[in-house]
Amino acid sequence: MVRKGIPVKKLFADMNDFLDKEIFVNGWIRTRRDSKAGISFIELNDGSCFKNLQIIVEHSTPHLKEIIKKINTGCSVGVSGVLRESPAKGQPIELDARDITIYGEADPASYPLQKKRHSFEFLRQIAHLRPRTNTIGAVTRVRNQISYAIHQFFQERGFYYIHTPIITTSDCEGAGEVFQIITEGEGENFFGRPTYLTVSGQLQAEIYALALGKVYTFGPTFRAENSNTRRHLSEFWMVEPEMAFADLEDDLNLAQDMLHYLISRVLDSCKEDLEFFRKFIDKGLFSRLEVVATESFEVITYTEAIEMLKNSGESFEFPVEWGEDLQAEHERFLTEKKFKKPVAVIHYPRTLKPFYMKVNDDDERTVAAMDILVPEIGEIIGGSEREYRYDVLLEQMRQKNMNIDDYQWYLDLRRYGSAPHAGFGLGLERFVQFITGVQNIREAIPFPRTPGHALF
RNA sequence: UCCCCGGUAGCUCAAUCGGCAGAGCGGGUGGCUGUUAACCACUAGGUUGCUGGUUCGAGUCCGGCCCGGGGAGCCA
Repeated sequence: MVRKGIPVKKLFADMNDFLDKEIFVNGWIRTRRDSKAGISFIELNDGSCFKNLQIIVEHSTPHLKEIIKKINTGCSVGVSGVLRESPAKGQPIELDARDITIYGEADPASYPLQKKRHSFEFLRQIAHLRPRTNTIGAVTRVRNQISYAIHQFFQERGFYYIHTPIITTSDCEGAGEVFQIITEGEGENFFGRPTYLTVSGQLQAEIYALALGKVYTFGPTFRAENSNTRRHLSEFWMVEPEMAFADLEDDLNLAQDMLHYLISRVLDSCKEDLEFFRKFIDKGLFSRLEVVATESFEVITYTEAIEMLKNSGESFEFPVEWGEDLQAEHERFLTEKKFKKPVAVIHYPRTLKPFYMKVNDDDERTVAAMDILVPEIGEIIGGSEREYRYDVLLEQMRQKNMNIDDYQWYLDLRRYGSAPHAGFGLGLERFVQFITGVQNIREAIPFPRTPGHALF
């Protein structure tokens, strides 16, 4: 049986409980420094937290003097010793090694990770080793905290977690290109009809919202769009809450509460990781997060946004005209220059949005949609009140030339016990990007899939 | 898919007008009385992405291709 180590995180959190006592730790070596006559310093990281544990190895012990020669960056070890206050600056505690077990060596001549900064492009090529770096380790812990907090947020508010299908038969009109399911033997006929990887769980979530009241899905989604940018993935995770008996205002409030909650939780729980991002990736990280965690969003209508852009005095590459979609440059102006905080743009022209969005009562040209835009990333949440009136929905589907037969089940929800309902979608990786400041979304997911790239 | 930039040692990058391909880090060896990406000395390490062309001579100029990055579109 493998001897269990005390997590480094626990050693730092409760150091007084362990001082001057014999303890055991497991982990991977980050660096080794040999120093003047007979002492080596090794930095051990076990992934439990950002910090390394400094281990002191006295060469006066013949046994250790032999072992230390094999200890290089990347190797895995178990160390027993006495935890002491560190006499030197840089760390409060250190482990005075009595014995070291090497589980797995790492040949320094070929081990790709060095004790220095690597480019993210290089690390992506060794995606199986990059979680051992400071940055990817920290991103992974933050992503975990966000995922956990998402469940907590919705569970605390009475939402039920539902699992919507990965394999679907609808292509959720307007959500981009789809991957089709083909089997080696049956071709596309395995299910007796064409099937696709889901682009969104929303339509199925609506089914359960109109039965359980408040639900959310949280899972992978797939887009076959040939878009190669630092903000797009072919496989990404989405959180999609759906509420019955709710309108656009409820939807906005939920989205705002959620963002406040998630950011606050990460600020509380991942201080060291965030401090690393502030230091090496984004100097303004904390002020940016504080703004989103505490302030209410600026809410403006699409029509107001168009007016603001027209009167801004800015020269835009793309035209600003009512009925035209907001371009990235327009969104950036609103979030980064005009308001300098998240902006919710509501009531878009119905021609720009999918069939399921509710047509506004007071202005039939627009739908009860919302896009929440944040600085740097752009759209992070998209949502709407859903059209719950059978006749209006049917008319919308006809106008968009949809195959009505494929959506009888969806229309049934409006035929039997329909109710006002609303929901939104949050792209998890974009949110991770926003929180950590990593420039490329490929650093926000462990195994990024993009056009032409699928490792492992 | 379009536009722009790039590809030189294991990594990060230099190489002036077309004229002997270099440095730091990493590796190896040796040194150094507690180091903080330790430090000092020595040392090994190259098909300059591939391909065709121009030239006495190409890392450098031209064509084609491959790969990477940034921006745009599409979207979350």
